[in-house]
Amino acid sequence: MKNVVEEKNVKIPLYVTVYETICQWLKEGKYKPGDKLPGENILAEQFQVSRSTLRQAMLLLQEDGLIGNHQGKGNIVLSNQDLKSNGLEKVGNPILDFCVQPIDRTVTAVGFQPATRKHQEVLKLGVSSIVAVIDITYFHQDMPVGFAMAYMPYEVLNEGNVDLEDTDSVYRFYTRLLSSGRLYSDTKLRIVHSRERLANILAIPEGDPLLIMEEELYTEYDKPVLSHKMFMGADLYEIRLKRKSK
Amino acid sequence: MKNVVEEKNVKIPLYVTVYETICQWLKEGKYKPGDKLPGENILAEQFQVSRSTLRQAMLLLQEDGLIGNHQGKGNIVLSNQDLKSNGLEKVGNPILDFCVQPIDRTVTAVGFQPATRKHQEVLKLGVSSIVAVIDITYFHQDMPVGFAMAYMPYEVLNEGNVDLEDTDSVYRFYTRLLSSGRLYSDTKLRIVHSRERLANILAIPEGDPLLIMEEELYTEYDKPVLSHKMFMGADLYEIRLKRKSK
DNA sequence: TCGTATTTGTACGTATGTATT
DNA sequence: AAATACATACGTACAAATACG
Repeated sequence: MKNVVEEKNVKIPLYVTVYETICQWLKEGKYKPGDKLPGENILAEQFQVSRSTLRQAMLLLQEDGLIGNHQGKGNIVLSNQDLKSNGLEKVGNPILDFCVQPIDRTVTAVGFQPATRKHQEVLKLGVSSIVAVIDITYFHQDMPVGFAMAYMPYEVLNEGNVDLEDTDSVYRFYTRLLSSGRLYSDTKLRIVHSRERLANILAIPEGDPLLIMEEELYTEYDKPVLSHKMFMGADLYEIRLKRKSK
Repeated sequence: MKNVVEEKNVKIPLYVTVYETICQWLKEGKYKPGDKLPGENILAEQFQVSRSTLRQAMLLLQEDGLIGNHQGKGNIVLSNQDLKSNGLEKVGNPILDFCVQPIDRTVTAVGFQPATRKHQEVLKLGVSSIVAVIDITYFHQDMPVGFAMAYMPYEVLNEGNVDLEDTDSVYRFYTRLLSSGRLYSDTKLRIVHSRERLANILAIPEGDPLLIMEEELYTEYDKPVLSHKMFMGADLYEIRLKRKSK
């Protein structure tokens, strides 16, 4: 039985360590935006790896938008300003990531219930499955600024060795899953007018615009591990992301 | 002098044709979600390519979310429902991509003006540069549902062999740039209450929520090519995207 | 303008490791 | 325990784009 969040066995591929080393170089400013990295043959020799292996590292750097590859020209360092910020294109918690006010407190409630038909469908569960329901309210200075409802199959929590009696333990599992899991999402964003219940929770006037993010998270694309819905008072959020072509 | 949008020369790498063939298989339903593809060695032989080349094709399929790779298990076909939709994580036009009402008409206005200080900064222009200003209103059945203001350096249009006198030509260049360019973005999303001017343009009551997307687009060289700002009546949009961890 | 050197892109082949069945 | 299948890593060769004298 394995913890979903558990770190992989310590075996790290060569090309990853090369990638991480070069990332470090860029962070340190050894090469600045616009600079050309040494040629692949040279780097390969420096790292004592084959050019193919080095190119796998280059691919990772390129996917991160850290370098651009140009045939005949070289590998050029791009903007390195984005090492800090996680955009919406990465799995994360938009309430924590994009609220203009810092979150300094959360209140969590955990319950268990039989999976509704929708849960069964979305999380691909059997009819007699149990799901954990996690409600989280996010505060800035005692002002609620966001609210989340998360649904996780009992099985996932169980495999994660979570103490189901301990609310805090469940909350930590959820946040770690969001930050360190290897997950993919299907995400939907909508803006609606707040109605009674959420207006109350978020302490805003009824009718004020509410940003809703609804998403399902999957491991390696296929197995659903989590479904959650987030509610954000629209004026308190500024969302950033990086988009790519293709 | 080259057109930025211009198609590449017809030379297509082997691994791309392999990728496209397998894509076709999936579209045709030759392999359905959940199925296992034949082993890489077998496929490599079928296609008469080396396994390395075949794996490059597999990588593309994986990046598209069409298959999942599982060591020891095989390459599994994933949901193929998403072949149509471009999520927000890809560069595109959110008004066209996410408005719940289909766009059936646009009205474009093009002008030229000296770069303001902000343009100079954002688009990295010299002091005496000229920028093209493109205003586009998007309609569904004579109802305005979105509005865009785009700024492009004169230089970019010029390199694209665009007839600056021809509004339609400029508009086409802009849309093609968004759909087929190889670009990266810095994007910001905000929700505000509409004020007089935009409420008028979009024919909505003042104070109604307005979704604003502001972004700069860069080529792989980190060269800014376009800055634009889009205004969307919030209730008419449902935004989808796929997020990834890391 | 032309040719040459440099640099990345594509393609092949082989061997071994590691996870799953 | 063995077979299967993908992951990693090495190496070679040539093609294509670019830079430079």
